Parts: sequence; structure tokens; C-alpha cells
Amino acid sequence: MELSDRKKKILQAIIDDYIASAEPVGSSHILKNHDLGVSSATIRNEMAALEEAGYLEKPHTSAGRVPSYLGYRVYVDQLMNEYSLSVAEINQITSALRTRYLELRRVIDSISDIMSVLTDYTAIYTTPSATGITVSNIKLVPVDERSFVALVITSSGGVKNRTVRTSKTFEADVLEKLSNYLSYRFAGCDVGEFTPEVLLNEKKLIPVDEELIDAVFEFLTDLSNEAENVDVVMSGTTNIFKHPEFNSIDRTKDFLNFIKKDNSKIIKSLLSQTGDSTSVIIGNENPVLENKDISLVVSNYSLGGGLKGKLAIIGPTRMDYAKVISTLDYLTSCINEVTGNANLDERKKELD
Amino acid sequence: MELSDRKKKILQAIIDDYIASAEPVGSSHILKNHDLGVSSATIRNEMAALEEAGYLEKPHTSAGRVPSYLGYRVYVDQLMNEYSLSVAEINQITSALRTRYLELRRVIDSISDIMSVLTDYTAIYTTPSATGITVSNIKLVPVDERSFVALVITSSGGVKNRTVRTSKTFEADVLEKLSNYLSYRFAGCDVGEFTPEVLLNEKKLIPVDEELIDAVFEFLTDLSNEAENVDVVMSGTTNIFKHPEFNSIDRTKDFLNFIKKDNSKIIKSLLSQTGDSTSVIIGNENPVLENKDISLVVSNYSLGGGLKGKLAIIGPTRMDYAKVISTLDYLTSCINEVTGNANLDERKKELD
DNA sequence: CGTTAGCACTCTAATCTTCCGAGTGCTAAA
DNA sequence: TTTAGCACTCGGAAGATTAGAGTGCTAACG
Repeated sequence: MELSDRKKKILQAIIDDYIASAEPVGSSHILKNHDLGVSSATIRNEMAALEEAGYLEKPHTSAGRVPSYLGYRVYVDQLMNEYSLSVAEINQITSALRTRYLELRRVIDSISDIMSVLTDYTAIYTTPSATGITVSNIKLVPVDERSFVALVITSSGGVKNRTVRTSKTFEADVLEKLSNYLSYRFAGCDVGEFTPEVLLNEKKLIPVDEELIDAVFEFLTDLSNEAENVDVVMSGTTNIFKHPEFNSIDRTKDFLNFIKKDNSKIIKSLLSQTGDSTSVIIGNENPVLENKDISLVVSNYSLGGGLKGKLAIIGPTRMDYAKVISTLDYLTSCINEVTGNANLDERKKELD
Repeated sequence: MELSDRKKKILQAIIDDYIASAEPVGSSHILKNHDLGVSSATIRNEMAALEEAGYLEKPHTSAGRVPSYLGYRVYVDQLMNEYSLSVAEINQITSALRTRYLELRRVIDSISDIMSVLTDYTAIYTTPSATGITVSNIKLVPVDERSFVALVITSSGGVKNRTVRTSKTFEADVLEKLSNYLSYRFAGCDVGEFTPEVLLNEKKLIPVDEELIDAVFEFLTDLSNEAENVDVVMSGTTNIFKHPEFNSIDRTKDFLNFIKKDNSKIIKSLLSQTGDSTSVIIGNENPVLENKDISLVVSNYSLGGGLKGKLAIIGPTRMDYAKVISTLDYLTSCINEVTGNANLDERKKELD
């Protein structure tokens, strides 16, 4: 059903007001706050039609109307006004990005913090996934005569390390030779390729103490297994208290239990279901959100060098979608710009 | 004032019951659940005396008594019964420790998880602080012709790294020479010693491209600044919902706002105020907890090699202190045992 | 003198009642 | 098609009622 212009205006007015006030919106409110040039009775008729069509709901007879999930969907897709970040907000972002953004992993962490501050919702991100990342270098560095650190340096400049202690002492040059050989042998290999089979074959070819090789290879298999493991990290979980829906303990409990650590699998899969552009998941649209009154706005970030992840905002369905979407878009574009192909040190100097 | 035996028994009974039930305890309850051999009227008299002395409080005239902070203090110090971990609990701990405890940093993380599960409260730990840690090795590993990874390997087997991109290309052997020199020069230095002054002097002595040196030295100063930085990490924050005091939204809000990320400074300082043995902070005993009805049980862990930190449980003052204290003690002793001076790989084999 | 039964008194929290007002839907007129 | 008018609905706030748990005091008891 295609909505008439007037219906669209009324629907937008109702959702705008409801997002702002968290109170069911009545016909006379619309009359007062929006210049539609018709009486409250007409608005009432239109509201009844919009309810009939499934865009609005009544909490009870004598309350105003509240948007349904479908209503929010139409709002997000067609009705809402663009939100422009204020100069103050943009300043806040740039000044936060100015500091310490050299450490790739922390860029996204601080972005997520900023996001939760700017939007007053909870920010979620998945840690950069290393798919497609290749080995650049493998180092075994002695610490003392019976322990060393195994390091794998990846094409994206990431470092994985593990400390290994051995039962026998070993010579430093044995380690160095092994280092060189492994670097030579595995340079360019995908990090996900270290399967036990590959390594078992390899092991036969290397004339080094078995304990050493075993420890290093165990590390490599673990890495390989972890390669696609992403974590889910949150900021601003207590922001929910700023919104009136969370004046109820039950609602709060539900929300916090949903976003808690143990539940990260579900959240991960929810985030991974979104595509390459910023997308919005509203309430029951996804089965795992059934009856939770939760919405998400999900975006993608890239730290360069193949490190990608999801960055999202989660909150009540009554969310300021316009603001959240533009903040998120702006921030992910900042990340992509800052970490793109640019030389980070150069960029830093530019900013200073 | 020294309490009579009977008063002690009654106080203990009241606090035991209150911890178990979260309801103010009345004289007739004590009569029913504890065999004191006196009538409820006598218990009432004693309760009035205990209230007078400051160990108990009345929420209102017609309710039972509730322990005061002072009451809890006496209880923790003198009255409570030892709690012994059940076989099931111990099994849970050992089986959790069996897996993946090779990665030092993760040991404490999983211990903290276990702790929150076993106690049903929120676990907090500070990340291992690196005070007294010395440099074992410095490596600069090329990634491509204009970027390299700077690595500092410490005496405890920890690895700090940073990816550096340069504006000019550089030769691999320049990096290697610089690596070797820095390792030679700084081996054994305390990680906290890289002040700008020290490094400025050093810089003059090294005939290498300035950009390279600057980048590496900036990394070292940052490390030095971070050396004493500890983070505060939490597990099981939603456990609070298992306790009836958090049926109220205000109480919940207060608690969650207290333990939230932005507040980690205060928590850090609170934890650092405790000594070397397991200690209990009850409600108003510490000014920052004023009127928050929060208690902490704080313990120390050591991962070996000088890596130490605090491990704590935070929850309502009505906390099962006996259980929390013994769980905490048991777990920290596990950590110390597992990571002590023992050869980790050997230990792993023992456990398998 | 400590202990105890008995009893009046207190106060909360749960439940019920009342009542206000915001908002609706319908009808009839413009 | 729009609008004024009006009866009707219903939730929630405010007030009233009540039940019961617990106390403190008194007087009797061993």
C-alpha cells in the first residue's frame, strides 16, 4: 500500500515525536507541534488508517499511538530527515582521533567509545578479522636459556606471539636458523593454512629438536584456528540508563543479558548477517531480537591491510535512527580515511 | 565492647540468615532456625543490645534486624564459618584451568570468569602490572619496504609491538643493525626507564636515519609511560541480577555506574589500597563506597616473572563473604601454583 | 536477677477503591 | 472531505483499608 503524502507526514510526525519524547503520541499533540493544516479529528482518522495498515499501534484505547516495527522501517527507509552532525560533534570526533591512533587496534576501540558518547547508546564492534592475512615473518627470540618468544608478523603489520618454555636448554643459533627457515618457508602463506597435516609434513623436513618444533607448530595451529575468531567488544553499556525505557528493571535486565559476554556468539552472527552498507535491524525483524524491542544500526569499518570488522549501535527500537546512522557513517568514514592507504606517520604529522 | 558468647551467636545467626535470605531477620526466625536454647523474648533483648552497640540496624520499627557495616566487619573478622569449596566447584575450576592456560594474560582472564560464575557476583581484576620488568630483546622486523614492526621482548616473556610506517624506504640490514644495537644497549634496562632525556642522549650516538630512530624511540617512551598503566577488567556484570537487592532499578543503576569503564580510576585506587593478603572492604568503610552498599573482597595474584595484579569480587554488602573469600583464595593459589616458577609446558603435560 | 509469656502498639506493603484526564471513535453538521 | 462535539474507555495516580510481622514493655516465674 502506497501512503498518501499526508499520511506520510503524519507518520513521520508521530515517529519523530515518539523518538523525542518516549510517550505515545496523540492527535492533539501532532496538531500542536506540526503544521499540517488539518484538525485533530482528521489526524485521528488518518491515524486510525495508519494503524489499520500496520504502521502504528495503540498501547491501549486511551493512549496515543506508537510506531510498530513496520512503522520504524518505513520511517528509516523513506521518512526521516537527514541528521547533520554539529560542529561541536565533529570537533569532538577529530580531537579524539588526534591522539594515539597509531595503534591500529586502538583506533577502533576509541572510535567505539566516541560513538557511544555521541549517540548515548551502546556501541559494539567486532575485532578486526584477519581473513586473507598472510605471514610476513616468523621470529623466535630467546628470552633466557630455556625460554623464547615465538612471533608471527603478518602482512598487515599485526603481531601474534607466544612465550615458550622448554625442558632442555637450547643454543641461540639453533633458534635463529629455525627462525630464518620458517620465515623463508611460510612467508606469504595465509594465516589460516597451518593445519596439522601441513605442519606434520613440514616437521619431517626440519632437523631440529622435536620439542622446539612441536611448541612452535602448536602455536601456529592455534593461530590458524583463531584466525577467524573475532571478539565482540562494547562501550557505553550504561548509556541505556539515559533512556526512559530502561526505567524498568525487567527491560534493563533483558537488554544487559542480551549484550553480555556469554551471548557474543549470537551478536556476532547478527552482525555478520548485514551487508556491506550501513544497515538497520529493527525489533522483530530478526528472530533473535523477538520481543526484545532492540534495534541495531550496523556498519563496516576497515583498518586497511585487509583488517575489517563491524561497528554497530544497539539500543531500544525507539532509537534516534537519523542521528545514529549519520554518526556511524561519519565515524566509519573517518576510520577508513585515517587508516586507508595513507602513511600513518605522515598523517599524524599533518594533524599535529 | 567485648560481646558475650550468646550475643556473638545471635549476631552470627542473624547475619547468616540475612545473607541467605536478604530479608530482615526477626527474633522468632532465629528461634526457629538456630538452637540457642532461649526464648524469642531473650533474643529480642539481646538484639536490642546489639543494635544499641551498633552491630544491627532496623529498617523500621516493625521489621526484623539487618546487619550494619560494623556488624559485617565483626562477622567477617570473627564470626563467620569457614566455607569449603565443594568437589563439584573444585572440579569446575581445575577443568577450566586445564585449557589454554599457556597464554599468561589469558590465565587471569579465565580465572576471573570462573570466579564470577562460582560466586554469582561480579569479578574484577587489574591487568598484570609490569613494574620491575626489564627489556630482554628489541627487534625491528621489516614488513614491506616502507614499514616495519618494532618489538620489545621483556624478561617475563611479554611482547610489546608497534607497526611503524616510514616516508622513505629503508634497507633491511640497516634495521637489523639497529635492532642488534638497541638490544645490546638496552638489554636489562627497566621498561620504565625510557625517558625522553635518556633517549635524546642515546640518539646522538646512533648514526641512523632520524625518522627511524624517532619512531622507535617514540614507541619506547610510550611503553615507558604505559609501564605502570593497568587496566581494570570485569566479568559477570549481569550476575547482579541474581540478587534481590538489584530488583530495584536505582540500586542497579548505581552499581553499574560505579563499575563502568569510565570509573576505572576510582576502582583501581580502591583496589590498590589493600595490602598483600586477601582483604574485605565493607560498605562505608571506604569513602568512595559511601552510601553505595557495595562490598569488595580483594586478593593478589602473581603470574610469575614479576607480573602481579589484584583480583577481586564486588557485590552488595549483603555478600556471602565466607564463600567469596575461600573461592578467591583458592583461585589465587591456583594461579600462583600454575604460573609460579614451574615450566608451563611441563605442567601442561602433567595435567593432560 | 535473668528469663519468659503475654499483649498492645507500630509500621510496611499489598490490595482495593476512587477518580482524573488524555485520547479515542462516532455522529452529525459544515 | 473535514471538523466540532461528545460519550466512552482505560490506565495510572492518589488515597483508604487491612493483614501480619515484629517490636518493646510489663509482670510473673524459677
